[in-house]
Amino acid sequence: MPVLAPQTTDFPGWYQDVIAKAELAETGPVRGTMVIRPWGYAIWEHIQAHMDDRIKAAGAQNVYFPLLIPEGHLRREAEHVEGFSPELAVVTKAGGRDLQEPLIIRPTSETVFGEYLARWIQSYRDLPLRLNQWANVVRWELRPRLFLRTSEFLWQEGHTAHTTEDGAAAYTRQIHSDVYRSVLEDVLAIPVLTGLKTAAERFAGATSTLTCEGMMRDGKALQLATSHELGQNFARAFDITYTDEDGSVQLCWTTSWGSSTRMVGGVIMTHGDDAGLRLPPKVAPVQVIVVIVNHDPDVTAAAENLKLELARTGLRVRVDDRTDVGLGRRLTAWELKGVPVRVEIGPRELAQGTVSVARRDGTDRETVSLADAATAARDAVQSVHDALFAQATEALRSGTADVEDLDAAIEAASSGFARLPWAACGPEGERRLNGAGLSVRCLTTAEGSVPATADADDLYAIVARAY
RNA sequence: CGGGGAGUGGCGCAGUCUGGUAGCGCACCCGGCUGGGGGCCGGGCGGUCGCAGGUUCAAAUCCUGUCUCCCCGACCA
Repeated sequence: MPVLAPQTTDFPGWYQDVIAKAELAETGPVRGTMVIRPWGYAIWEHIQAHMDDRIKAAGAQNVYFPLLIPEGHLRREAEHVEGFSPELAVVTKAGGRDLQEPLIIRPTSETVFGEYLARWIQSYRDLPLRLNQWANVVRWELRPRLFLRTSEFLWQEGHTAHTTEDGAAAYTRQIHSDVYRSVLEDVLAIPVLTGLKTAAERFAGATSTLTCEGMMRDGKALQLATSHELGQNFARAFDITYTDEDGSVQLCWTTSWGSSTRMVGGVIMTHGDDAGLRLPPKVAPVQVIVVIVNHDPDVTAAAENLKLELARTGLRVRVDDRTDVGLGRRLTAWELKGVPVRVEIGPRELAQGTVSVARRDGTDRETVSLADAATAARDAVQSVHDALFAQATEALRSGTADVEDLDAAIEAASSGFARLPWAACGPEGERRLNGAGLSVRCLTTAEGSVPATADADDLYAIVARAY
């Protein structure tokens, strides 16, 4: 009995259903905005914690900058304004009167950071300066979708300044692999393709953009995080300079990088199945749910003991003893919410000294002795991550077709990813792909690694439909 | 902005063609039975049918106007 619509025929509907039924989020009062509910936010908090640890390990410090940006700031970098102006929300009135200069609600903060990087950086000794902020931004989207593209969203944006182009490039790559790729694969169990954006897909104002692209279960691509080399564009526009060892005044090289609550959407669409969400254990708000079949002193005691034993090893455990709610309903609800491991304790089994352990990545439910329950549950939590990653990796592998020309790419990308020699595509081919509802998600080397530059020889284009 | 569709209890819908004073499922509340996969029986709360005007003895239903929302496309983390 599938709880949700079949995802193969109606993926968007299935996606919205999971979000609603698992009580993750709902639409906000303003079109395109989102209310994140406790379960969805708890998932996000775990993602955020893993991300924040890695950001700090990479040497960046957290700060907070203002929500409102004077319009003039944004205008200082020409390409940047042009890229963002259609989607800006602008405050023109405050304190009961019209403002002299309109205020932009930040769509991203390169421009304010630029202003302050310029003030804070005097000497080469101040570099590299590596800052990060957790904040909400607003981009007036024409076509919103919960978690994937909302007009207001929550994210992390890093902004750094370096003495050399190489230093900036190396740091961009460090963030890309040690923060983004690491969180996506090791925490969220989402395998990603990594590479460079084409000139057409690049961030407005960047000289180079690195991306992590995931494949969703319907074969469409989702951009999950980007890191930008900004060259000296913003340094020039905001006068971010320093005095070098030899006394000369130099322009900085800056970077920016971001990832958002979109990752929650990526988790849903990568791992979800017809029974609902399947959460990677590292971000599951509840990692083990211990369900009491019905009330009985022995059952309750066994459940509480198991909870304590598991909690002692650092697992997030909860006991569901709401026996006024039918068992079937409770089991279904935890499945919908994606809890990785479920232990069922009931009087019949318990009389024989056993309990049941079910893993959310498969349908099997195994019977184990009460004495082994804690070990079995703990092992199950660990193996759910690997199983989800393995399943998603296989989907990505089998969903990617190697092709030699544009027509074959267009054909293959109707149901998955196409890997095409960039020489057979180029900017003109890219326009044709766009006309067919496709895009070049990234450019990679033959081995699949991130190329040194987007105009290197022997590159491959990953072509797909995208969210 | 172009193309479709919808506004009726908290949610999802029927009723509109053919006018007669609002109904179903879910949820919620009460009582009981049940209890190893969304269980059963009984009782109950809750809606001036998006808004404004018109026709009529009578409007959710017909007419005019208006507002809003959703879906597909174009913009995008």
